[in-house]
Amino acid sequence: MSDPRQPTRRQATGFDLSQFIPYRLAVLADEISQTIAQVYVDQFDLTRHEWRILAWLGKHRSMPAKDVGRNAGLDKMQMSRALARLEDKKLVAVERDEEDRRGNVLGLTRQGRATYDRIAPLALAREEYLLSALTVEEVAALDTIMAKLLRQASALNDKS
Amino acid sequence: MSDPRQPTRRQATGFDLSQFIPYRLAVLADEISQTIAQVYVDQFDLTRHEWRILAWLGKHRSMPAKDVGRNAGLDKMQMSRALARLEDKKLVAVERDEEDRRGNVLGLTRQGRATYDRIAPLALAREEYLLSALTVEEVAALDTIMAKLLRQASALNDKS
DNA sequence: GATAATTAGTAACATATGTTACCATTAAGT
DNA sequence: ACTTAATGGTAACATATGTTACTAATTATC
Repeated sequence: MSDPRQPTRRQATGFDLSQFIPYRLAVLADEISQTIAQVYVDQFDLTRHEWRILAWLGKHRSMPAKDVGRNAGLDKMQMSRALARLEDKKLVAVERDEEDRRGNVLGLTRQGRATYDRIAPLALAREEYLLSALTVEEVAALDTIMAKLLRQASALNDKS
Repeated sequence: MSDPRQPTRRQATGFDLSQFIPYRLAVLADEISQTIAQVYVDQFDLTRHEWRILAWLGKHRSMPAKDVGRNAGLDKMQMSRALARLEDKKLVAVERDEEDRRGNVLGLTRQGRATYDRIAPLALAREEYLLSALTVEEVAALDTIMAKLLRQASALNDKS
């Protein structure tokens, strides 16, 4: 255990971008994102946002657009645009919500479900492959670490 | 240890976006990115790309633009645009490289260094705060895990 | 129960980013 | 040495994304 009044090793060596966790995380997330994007972009001509909506609906069936957005990490404008394209491609059905007529209710079309059913296993296989670089313990640690960091970062961001 | 012929727990439960590591990593990286962006965007009016160039030059002094780009994860077009703005703001000096007259050599201006010197400690402090959510062992594990995943993903991406 | 405040969604504009093609310079092939 | 290929960089265009402001519907307040 180190004396908290002393600068840490990291601080002592100054600011090194290549060792900076936020930078490394961004680079890693990008690289991994690309790994999955090779499936839904190259093979199915979907954007990342479109794929996320499809992925959520694939598991959770019909629901209000705002809920999908919240769960897929998309704001209302991103939802609006992605949905317009998904409707064009006839993968998602968008209907006025009769419970709350401001909003929309989303559902997969038959074609949408078929597309989801084809992408999901490929995406999972890629994830499996990526995680196969880790030990079982490391996979478990990653889960914990991501949860803790997300909580910490969110707390910091929500304050302002 | 599980029988590899059996579907894993993850596969057995189908595709769940909220448990999908690439998705969770993207969300996490975004959230953490925002934490740091609050410093360089809100307080110093820099874009992420501009900040990365500044950060690299702050530690490594004068060097060819293409090397900065490679190390900061920016392609040549991203470099070109970010440098135009950094030059405008008089934070970076861009000069024709006399060794190889196709390229540019970059260096921080006095003002650029002053800006870097003000941002770096703030960025490091935020990183410290984020990592303070983890145990010492978890920080070490994170380092290993990120390295392994990056290698695995890069291998997959470079093939195609 | 009228009025104000909030919410889901979209339009329209500004800005940012990706893409293709090009210029200038250097390196390689013959 | 002359031609071809490769490299660093930028211009110009298309596309994508963020931002502000608006509409329509719902909820809260008095």
